[in-house]
Amino acid sequence: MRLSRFYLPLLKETPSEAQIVSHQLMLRAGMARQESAGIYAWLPLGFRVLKKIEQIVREEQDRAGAVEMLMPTIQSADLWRESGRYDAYGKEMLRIKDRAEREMLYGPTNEEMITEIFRAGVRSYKDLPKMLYHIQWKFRDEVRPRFGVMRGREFLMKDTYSFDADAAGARRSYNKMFVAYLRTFARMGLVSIPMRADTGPIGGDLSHEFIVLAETGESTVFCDRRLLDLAVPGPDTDFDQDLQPLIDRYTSYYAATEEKHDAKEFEAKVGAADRIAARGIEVGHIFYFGEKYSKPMKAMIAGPDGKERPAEMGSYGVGVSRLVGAVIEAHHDEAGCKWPLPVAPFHVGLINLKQGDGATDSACAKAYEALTQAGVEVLYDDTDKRPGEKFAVMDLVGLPHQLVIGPRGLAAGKAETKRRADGHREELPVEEAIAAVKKSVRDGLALR
RNA sequence: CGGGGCGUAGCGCAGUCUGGUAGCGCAUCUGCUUUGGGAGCAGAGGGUCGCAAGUUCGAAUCUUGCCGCCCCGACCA
Repeated sequence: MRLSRFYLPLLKETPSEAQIVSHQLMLRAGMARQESAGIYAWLPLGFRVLKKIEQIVREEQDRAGAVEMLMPTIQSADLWRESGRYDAYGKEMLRIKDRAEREMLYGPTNEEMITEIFRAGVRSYKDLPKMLYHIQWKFRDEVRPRFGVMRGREFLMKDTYSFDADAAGARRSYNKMFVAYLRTFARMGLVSIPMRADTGPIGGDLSHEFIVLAETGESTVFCDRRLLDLAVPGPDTDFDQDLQPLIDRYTSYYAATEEKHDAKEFEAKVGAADRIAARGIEVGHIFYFGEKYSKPMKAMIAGPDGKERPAEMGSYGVGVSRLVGAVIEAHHDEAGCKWPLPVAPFHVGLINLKQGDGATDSACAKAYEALTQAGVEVLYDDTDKRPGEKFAVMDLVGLPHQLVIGPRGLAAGKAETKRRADGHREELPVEEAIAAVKKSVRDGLALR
C-alpha cells in the first residue's frame, strides 16, 4: 500500500480526552476515531489490526473444534423474557422499538439466541458435544465508557457456546477453550494469565478470566511469577486428548483477581520473590453455567436412558476490539506503537527518503515489488515529506520492520533496515536488506 | 448513577471574572529556501464561539433550559 493512497489522519498532539497510552496512540496514529461516547469508527490502519486479531481468534477457535456462525446484532425482547433476563439486565441493555412497536434490543451477548438456535436442531446426546461461536458487534450501554476501545459501549466480541450432555462433557469443552485462549493471546504477543473468577450462583471452579498484565489495567490481580514462564501449548496440541493435566499445571499456581483474592492462601502458596501484585486487562473470560439457560428455555437433550434433561452449557468470550488496545498497552514506547508481527497492520514500512529522485524512486519501487510479491505487507511512504517526519511517523505507526532507502545510502549501494521492537538498525546492500526483511517476516509469521 | 470539569478553526489552547462583534501554536494552501530523525521565511484560507430562549443599544462573555464530552467513584468483555 502506498501511503499517498492510504487514509492515515495523524495527530501530532495528543487529544485531551485520551488518558491511557493505547487510546492516545490509536488516535494519534489514525487508527480510530470516536463517533460518540464509547463508539468508534475503525480507520484503515486500526481496521487492519482488528482484522488480524479477529483472524487469530478465529483460527484458534477452529483448531479447538468450535464452529463459526453469525448471529444478528438486533434481538427480540421476547427471547430474553424466556430466560428472565429482559427485566434483570438493567440499563446496560440498549432497548429499541421497531416500526410495529415491537420491543427489540441491541444484543449485549447471545446466550438466549444460541440456546434458541440449538434447541431447534438438537434432541439427542448423540449430537453432542457442540461448540458454536461467532464474532459480532455487541452493545452495552456502559454508565461510563472510557479508555478508548478498551472499554467502549460498542465492541467486537468473539463468543463461543458449548453444549454437552453432562457435566464431565462440559468440563472437556471448557478445557478446550482454556487451551485455545492460551494459544490465542500468545500468538498476539501477549502473556495472558488465567485467573480464577467469580462463578456466581453456579459455584464450582469452572470460570477463569484471562488477564494481560499492564500498568493501565482496570483490575488489580495477584499471581505467581512462575506462571509467566509456563510454556504455551503448541500448534500440534490434540484437542481431543485429555487436556486436564495441562489445565491442572496452569491452575496449580496461584492467580486471582481482586474479588477472588485470598491473601493468606497467596502467601502460603507463593514465595515472596514470586508474588506479583499488579494491574491487568481482562481479555477473555470462560465460564461454565450448566442449565442456567437451557432449563428455562427448554433446550432438552435425550440421554441414553431416554430421559430428557437440559443441556450443559458454557460460554467463552474474547474482547476482540479490546485486544487492539491491550496489545498497544503491552507493546509501545515514547515514540509510538511497536506491533508484534502477527497483528501488525503492515509487516514493513518502506521509507523513500527522497521522493522524486530517480534512483531512489526506482530502488523503492523495486523493493516494494519484491516484498509484495513475496507476500509481505508493505506500507510504502512515497510522499514528498521530509525524512525526519517520515521516520517519526513510521515509529508512531509502529510497523515491526522499516526499510529505509535514500540517495546517500544508495550511492554506496546500501539500504537501511530497522527493527521497531528494539531499534536495531543495519546498513546492507539493497538486495540483502530486502532479503533480510523478507526472511524476518517469514520467520516471524511461522511461529505459531 | 453520585461528585467534579469542559464545549471557541482539523488538533492543542487563550479570551469569559470586568459585555463593544474573535485570537495564538500546530496542521492546511501558495511561493522561495531547505531535505538522513516531526525545517525556515513570506503570504493566504478556514470559526452559526455546542443548541435554544432571555437580559441589553450591543452577548463567546451575563441568566435560564437543553444537548454533547471528559475526569474521580460505584459497575463491566
